[in-house]
Amino acid sequence: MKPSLPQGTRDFSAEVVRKRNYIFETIRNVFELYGFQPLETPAMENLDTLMGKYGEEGDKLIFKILNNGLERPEKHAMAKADFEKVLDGKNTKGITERALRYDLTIPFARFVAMNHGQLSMPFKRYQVQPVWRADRPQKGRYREFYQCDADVVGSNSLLNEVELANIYATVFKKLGIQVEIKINSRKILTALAEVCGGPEQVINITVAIDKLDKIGMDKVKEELATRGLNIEQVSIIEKYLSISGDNQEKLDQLSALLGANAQGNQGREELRYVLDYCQQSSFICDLSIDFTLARGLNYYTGIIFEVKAGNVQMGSIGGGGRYDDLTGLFGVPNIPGVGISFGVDRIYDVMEELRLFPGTVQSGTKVLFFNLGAEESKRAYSLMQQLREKGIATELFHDQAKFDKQFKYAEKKSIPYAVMLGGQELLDNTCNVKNLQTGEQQTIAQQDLPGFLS
RNA sequence: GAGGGUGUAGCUCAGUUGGUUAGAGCGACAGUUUGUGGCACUGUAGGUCGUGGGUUCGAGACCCAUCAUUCUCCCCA
Repeated sequence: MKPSLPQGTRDFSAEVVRKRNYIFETIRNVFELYGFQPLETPAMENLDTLMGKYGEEGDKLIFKILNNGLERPEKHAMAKADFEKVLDGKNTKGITERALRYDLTIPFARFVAMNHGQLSMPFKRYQVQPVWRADRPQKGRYREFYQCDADVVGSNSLLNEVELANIYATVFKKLGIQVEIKINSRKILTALAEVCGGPEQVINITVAIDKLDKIGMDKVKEELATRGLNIEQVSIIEKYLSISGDNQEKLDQLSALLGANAQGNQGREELRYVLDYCQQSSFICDLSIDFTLARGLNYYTGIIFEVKAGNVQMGSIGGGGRYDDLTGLFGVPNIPGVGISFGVDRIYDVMEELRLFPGTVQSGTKVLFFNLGAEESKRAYSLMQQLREKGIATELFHDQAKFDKQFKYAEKKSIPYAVMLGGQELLDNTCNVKNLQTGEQQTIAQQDLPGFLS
């Protein structure tokens, strides 16, 4: 058979793994620096934990796992009946009761709902694990990819939003990626809906305005009209979408447009609070208000974030926001939270495209001992172990072979030093150390080798 | 869910209006007389042209189907 990979999945070579780890470590370190603690959850969840949490589209993209044991004869009648339901587009526990994780937020909410008694609030966790989506793969879109999430639950304080915004700024600064961190509030979108036909319009409105930069103002207006908004309401939304200027100007214009709407005032005050805080914080955390930002997930209720990379064509590389009642879905009400997510695979693609990985990321074997005979390699082996004890990655060539071959092996693995210890050196208790980049070679005492290379 | 592109050696790709035995570069392996690499030179291996049908005297090329892959839309990280 011809081996192949499931669609949308990838193998990662040593070079790629090292680059990915560089991103993971950068993000993890910043999370830790801000007091977040790690959590891991299973790759699979019960299907009903996930269903209905990501909207209608999201449900379709959940990878479902077929139950085991359906072939057992005593289950045939039931299994056939259940399969009929599946053919009608319904899910049934008889066929599938588990599914692969779709994101990290809902499993976290499940975890909090199960353990809230033991957790000291506010509880800050981060999580770095793969998620799976039965989506059609394309550029920057995979079926298996990693998310790095940081969430705080059990606190309404906007200080959390400030912290998370600063985490975004810090991580992308460390990685050297120029980004635009966009911020908005769901409350402002709610207020807009209240002014334009009532709260039940909020989904219709957000779906439409989210498309603004893709389909343009005219098409958005068209779509709003077909979704039941009258001319006056459409014109308010047009004014809303036309708001421009710096953050302060945008807030002022919004104020004029929405007037005394309570939700609107609250959303505006929250934005102002976060922006003020970030402005006076000691490092650069450049947030820009984007009133067209909506975010697809419908559990967000307050401030929302999205991160776009500059100078490159790529979907968002991070997103998040506040949700007032995520655990309510699991029977534990009144635990508010806010969180952000990093899309590592897209960050990788961006960094690769812009050549942002530092050369130091690749560090494999540092020293190769040449194999020049039985006695020689025995001595080399004991020297090698001394180097390894000092934390220096070292290899001994597997066979006695021509110099040519051993040099080429070192070169292919980009090993910077070769140590040659032959018959003469065996007698002298010396060895020849060659720097393979410069070609310089020197003879030193064997006992000095660990010190020389560290 | 809707619509395009592409499938030829391990990799990147040539292959003329359909015409004999399908090519190149890179890579791999071996060697250029057995203790100093990168360069160069020589040689070797490796392809049922994604798969199955069809048209034709003749198909890698044309037609149909199928599978894989990739991109766009929807949605998303």
